[in-house]
Amino acid sequence: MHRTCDLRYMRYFMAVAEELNFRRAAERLRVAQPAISRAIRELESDLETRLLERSNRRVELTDAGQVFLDGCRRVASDIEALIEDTVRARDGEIGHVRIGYTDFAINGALPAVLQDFRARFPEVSVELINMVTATQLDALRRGEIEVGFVTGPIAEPGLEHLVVQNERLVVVLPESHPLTRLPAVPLAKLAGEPFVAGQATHWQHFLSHMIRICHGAGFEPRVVQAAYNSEGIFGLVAANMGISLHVEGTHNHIRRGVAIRPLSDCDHRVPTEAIWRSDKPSPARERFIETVAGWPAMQEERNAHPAAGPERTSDAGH
Amino acid sequence: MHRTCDLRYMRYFMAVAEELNFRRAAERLRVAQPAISRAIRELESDLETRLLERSNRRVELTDAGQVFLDGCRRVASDIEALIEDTVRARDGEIGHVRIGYTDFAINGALPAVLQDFRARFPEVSVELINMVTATQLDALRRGEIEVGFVTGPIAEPGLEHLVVQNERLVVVLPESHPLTRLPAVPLAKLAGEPFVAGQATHWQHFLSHMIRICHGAGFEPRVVQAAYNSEGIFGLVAANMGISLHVEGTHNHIRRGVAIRPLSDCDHRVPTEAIWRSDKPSPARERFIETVAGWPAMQEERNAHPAAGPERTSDAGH
DNA sequence: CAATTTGATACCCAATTGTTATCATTCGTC
DNA sequence: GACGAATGATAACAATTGGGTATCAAATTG
Repeated sequence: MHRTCDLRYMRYFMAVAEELNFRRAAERLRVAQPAISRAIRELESDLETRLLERSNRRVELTDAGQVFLDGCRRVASDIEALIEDTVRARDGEIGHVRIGYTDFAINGALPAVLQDFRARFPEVSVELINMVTATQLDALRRGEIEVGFVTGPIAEPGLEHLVVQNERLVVVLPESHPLTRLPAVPLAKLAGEPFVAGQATHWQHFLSHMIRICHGAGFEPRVVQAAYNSEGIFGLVAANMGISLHVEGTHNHIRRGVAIRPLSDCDHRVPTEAIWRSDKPSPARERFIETVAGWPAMQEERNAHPAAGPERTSDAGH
Repeated sequence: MHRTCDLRYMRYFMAVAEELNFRRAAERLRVAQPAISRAIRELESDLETRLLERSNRRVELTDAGQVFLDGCRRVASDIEALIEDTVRARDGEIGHVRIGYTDFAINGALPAVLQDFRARFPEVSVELINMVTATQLDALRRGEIEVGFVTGPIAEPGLEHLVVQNERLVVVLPESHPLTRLPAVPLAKLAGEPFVAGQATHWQHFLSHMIRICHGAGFEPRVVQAAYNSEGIFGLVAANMGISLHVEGTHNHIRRGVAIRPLSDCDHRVPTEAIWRSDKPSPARERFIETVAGWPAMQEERNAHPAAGPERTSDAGH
């Protein structure tokens, strides 16, 4: 008794209100005419409101019927739009992704990837949050971001990743430093130099790369100053506090008083990886990761450095 | 198979999405839990979209499910509002009335009645259209207005009416006319005077009153000028083209160069009537007519002149 | 490892919805 | 003015849909 406006009945009513004829409405709905009669009667009894004034020869809308008709049309089109939106959300065409990124990522491939993604999926809103690698790993676990762009290599259970850039290291020197005279610097020349580096708790992922290659060249880097981000490191080097190592992508970011030189004898690479949880899949996130994986420049990168190139880990759900 | 989002199922889904627990949702909806399981399954199969990610121990919304939930809430509240509006339309609390009125009506009771009605039914929009009596009768028949305010008496089949004012006649004289010396003018003194009157095709209902009382006083009015509205009549009288008769309500409307005098020996009344079709009832129109009938000032009028006072003709549907 | 909780499934029954047959009334036509 | 056609209403029956009970498998808890 309490159907409180069944959608089927609303559709029946719309047909009758448009045809103003029960028989034609029934034909249009491919249903027998008595079904329509009963539907209208039950609708009217539920609403306790006469919707159609009908003699044996004429059907017309009451004022309340007109109001109800307008509302039915609105509801019907809302539901149509809702179904459409739901399917589009399923396909990741509408939605939201929260993305964490490091300084290395934002100076590398990320801006171009973002531009590509937003052009392809304009109705997915993207929220960008700057965080260091360790914070991103936490945020991923808490579900605060869907994708992180972090300094690799990362191998954690429950997280999948894709290498998006793989950068050589460069030496960051004060402009007046004698080593600036060399076009490329051998690692061994850095032994004994004072180092400016990222603060240990925040920069641990990059520092482990730095320490590893110094050990490879047979010395322990002597860190005399710590900074919290790349800006700080470059500033301290410019102030002659020491030298530093950084990724080559930093050429996007020229700083007065500082000189950049490649390393002549070190092919070590620092990967930046897109990373996400293997559980809690989200369609919009899938589309984003597909865009990351399919981005043309990354394909080249992959071909250029096949060993360390981007590839998905794990195979869950793909 | 093609329920395309039954409202019942949408309500079930909302309950599950809010509880994130099939059993609790079932309790809240006072149905058995398997009914919920099936409803969700059928909804998902209709939409070809997974709405809830559910393991045996945890239920959570997918992205598409979140979009669908938001839409369901919107639709549900729209339908609630729609039912409310439909009932209010049935009761005449929302709607539209188109009202025709004469110069006599707008100088009489109509403004106060309108103000009262709009205060009581602020969500009924009122459309006011100035027309002479004959035009209003036509407009009523064509369904172009719901209520007319016309010069009576009207006795047409299919039309009901209510007298809203019942005015004595007054003489309209040029300021310099000798009769202005009298405080009240006997009808017989007007015999032989040149008359200014409304144009016959538009003013027929008032003219029949005028001619009737002149005949009662034993003369035929000699009309020398015709005007199309009250403004015109007063202007022509002021220009000394002749005298005229008008309703007493015209005191709301003072015109330089014109003097108004009551008739000393004539108690004839010109009724203004609210008039409407007895078929095609409209709730908003009913509320309007009730307001007209119940307006306090009209009650006085009714008591003051019981013989000619306002009363509904016919008894159809009341 | 047993007990409990959760969502899923199978099966049956009740309620809802659809169909066919038929009626009363109205309108147009001859 | 009678007759036929068209219209919406009603009754009885059939089909479909939705709800209830019993039960299961998996996960969690003590």
